[in-house]
Amino acid sequence: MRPVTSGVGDLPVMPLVTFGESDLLVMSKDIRAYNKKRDFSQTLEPRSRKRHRKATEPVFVVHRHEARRLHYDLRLEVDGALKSFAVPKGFSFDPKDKHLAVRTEDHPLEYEDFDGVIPQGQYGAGMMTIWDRGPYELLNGPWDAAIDAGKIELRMRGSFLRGEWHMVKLKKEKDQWLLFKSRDAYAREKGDAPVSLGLLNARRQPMPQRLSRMEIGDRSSLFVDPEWLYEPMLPGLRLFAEKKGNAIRFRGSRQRIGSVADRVVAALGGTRAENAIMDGIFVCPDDENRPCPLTLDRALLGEVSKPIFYYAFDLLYYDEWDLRDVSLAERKAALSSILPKHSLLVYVDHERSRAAELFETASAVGLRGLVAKSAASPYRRGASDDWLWIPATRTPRRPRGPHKRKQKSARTHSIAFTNRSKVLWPQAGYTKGDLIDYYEQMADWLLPYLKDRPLSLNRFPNGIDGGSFFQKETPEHAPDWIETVLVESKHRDEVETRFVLCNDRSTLLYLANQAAIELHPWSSRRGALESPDWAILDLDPTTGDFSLVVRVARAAEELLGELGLRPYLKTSGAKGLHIYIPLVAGYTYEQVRMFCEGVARLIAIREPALATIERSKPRRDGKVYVDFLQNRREQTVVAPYAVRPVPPASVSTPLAWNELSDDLEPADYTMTSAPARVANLGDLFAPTLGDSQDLLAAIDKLQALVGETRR
DNA sequence: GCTGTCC
DNA sequence: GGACAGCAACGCCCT
DNA sequence: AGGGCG
Ligand SMILES: [Mn+2]
Ligand SMILES: [Mn+2]
Repeated sequence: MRPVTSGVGDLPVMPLVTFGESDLLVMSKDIRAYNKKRDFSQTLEPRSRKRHRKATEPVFVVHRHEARRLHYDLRLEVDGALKSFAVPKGFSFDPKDKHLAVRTEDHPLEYEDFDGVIPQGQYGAGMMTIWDRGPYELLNGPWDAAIDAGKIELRMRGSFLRGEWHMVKLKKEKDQWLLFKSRDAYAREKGDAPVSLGLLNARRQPMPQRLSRMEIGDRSSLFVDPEWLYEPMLPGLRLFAEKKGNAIRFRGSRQRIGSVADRVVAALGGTRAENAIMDGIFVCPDDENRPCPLTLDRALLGEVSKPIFYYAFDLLYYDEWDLRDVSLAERKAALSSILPKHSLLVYVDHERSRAAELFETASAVGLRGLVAKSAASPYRRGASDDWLWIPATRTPRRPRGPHKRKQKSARTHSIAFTNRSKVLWPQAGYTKGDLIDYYEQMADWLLPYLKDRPLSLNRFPNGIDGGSFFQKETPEHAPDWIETVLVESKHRDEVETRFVLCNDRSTLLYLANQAAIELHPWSSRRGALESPDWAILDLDPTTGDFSLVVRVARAAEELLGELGLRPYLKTSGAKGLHIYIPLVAGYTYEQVRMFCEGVARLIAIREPALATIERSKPRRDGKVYVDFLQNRREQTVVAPYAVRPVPPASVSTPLAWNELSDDLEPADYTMTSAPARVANLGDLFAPTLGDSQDLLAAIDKLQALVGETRR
């Protein structure tokens, strides 16, 4: 669930430049605009003040600023102030890329060290992190002359941005400039750049102590999707290659790599990075020049003298950047940029649209097939459906048995996950990535309960403590492959709502990326929207004493049993319990509601100290509210296995009736524990989709029981 | 989380 | 560029 | 008609 961290967390970015004593008085008058825009009782940003400063090499800083739109703020120290430009598209090392840079107000020099959050409501609200910094040189100074000339030429010595960068003023637009890399040794061709967009999701973190491999999650028949990368599947020994300064080592295998790989080690020393961790595979050719694992084994033991190649296909760490949240396509671009040109080192290139040809070739040369990898996917530990094995075709040697292996149909929709590391549950520390991973793991269990049901979402883009909003209407900008259903308003003409139908895992993951924590399906399905297929009793406690709810649930179980019904139980995940009775087709919401009202009344009569159907909170008197009004069109109850926006990230969890105990604690069932529970116990809620029940006899019995009670 | 509108 | 608003709304109960 | 509730 939680991504593996080093335990160090986000280190503050270390300044690369420090200053000594000051003896120069500096103050920019443009800085007044800066002070005016800010309320320094609200923001931790530095207040501008007069400042003494030694004449020394000026510095630049680039802030990564997660305001409404992510952008980068390039700030250049000039005459004691930071001249600032907002660069929405960031920096590209390709001289052909010209990115807009908008001049913004000067910032005080102290801002150079600012790394933190600008509070909501303040100017520039959002996270501001130092993305790069270092000394720079203005090659066509002084500043004012350069501004007048409309051209700024910089030589930068950041930890990241290096070499010459030029800016040219747009004639038409005020304050708008173009920023681009000039042609020098630091420039890179497009796709060959380790910087640029490639590091938007990179985390500046110490080298990971522990690393787990990402593995193939499933097999698939060949599909061609330009959002996927196709690589040949090579036989050999999978290893991480790590360069740390001048030290090279291999990680991730128990097998000891001795001096037989010395030539590969030497070659890796030429990697164009201070630090790097690559994922790849040792490969050794046999006498027919085909990759052969047996030959490799013998070569590693020194029994045969064959060259050992390292085929690198992924880059997890670069200099001081953890790249595992960066998309695969970007990681591979960076890898190809830093992998030295050497005969023993091979960059495992990929195909996108021409996968079929690569597949033919791989089959023909006897490889096991292709690995299809989602281009947008991050690097995750363990098996993942972002990596699929596409087995090579073989000429049939024996007749096929009757058993046809069921292959998972290939996922055809790719989703670019954003902000995986954004914390949505601050108390538990779970992130949006954790939510995505959870719904990915639980999709097979959860999707049946969402299928064909109009879905209301409760979205928490700023975490469970930030504001949330409900969403019924599918936004215009949602992907067009998402299924929807048009629902007419019951009473108002010409009012229609296009609800999402979460009918496949792509949609579920898209919704997770939208921070749709709560999933509220209708009780009825497309084609029969007026007819619920389950009845719900919603038990809501008034106080925090969960044992009361448990006791009311027992009373409900007993009564429903007397009525000849088979009810099913789950926690709401928040404070209460939900009881479902699956129904045969054809009942209306009104019929179901009336039945549930009768049941709720009788429970309240039998347990007058515990249960009530009183809707007014103050009159509930601390009792459990048995809510039968949930059985209504367009009214929803949170889906089983859905996560709740509560501090422990509880999950609405199906329970066996014999699990009802006085010390039941719904917060024990969380996003972290639910996958193991369902793997062990299976889906306890499955009967709600099959054990359809008739209410006729139950209604008669209920009336009889009410009559008895009256007497 | 994302869009559109206004500044 | 940046701030902000919007993103549901209905049925049903009781008074 | 208006407010509370989910
Ligand atoms: Mn900014
Ligand atoms: Mn409830």
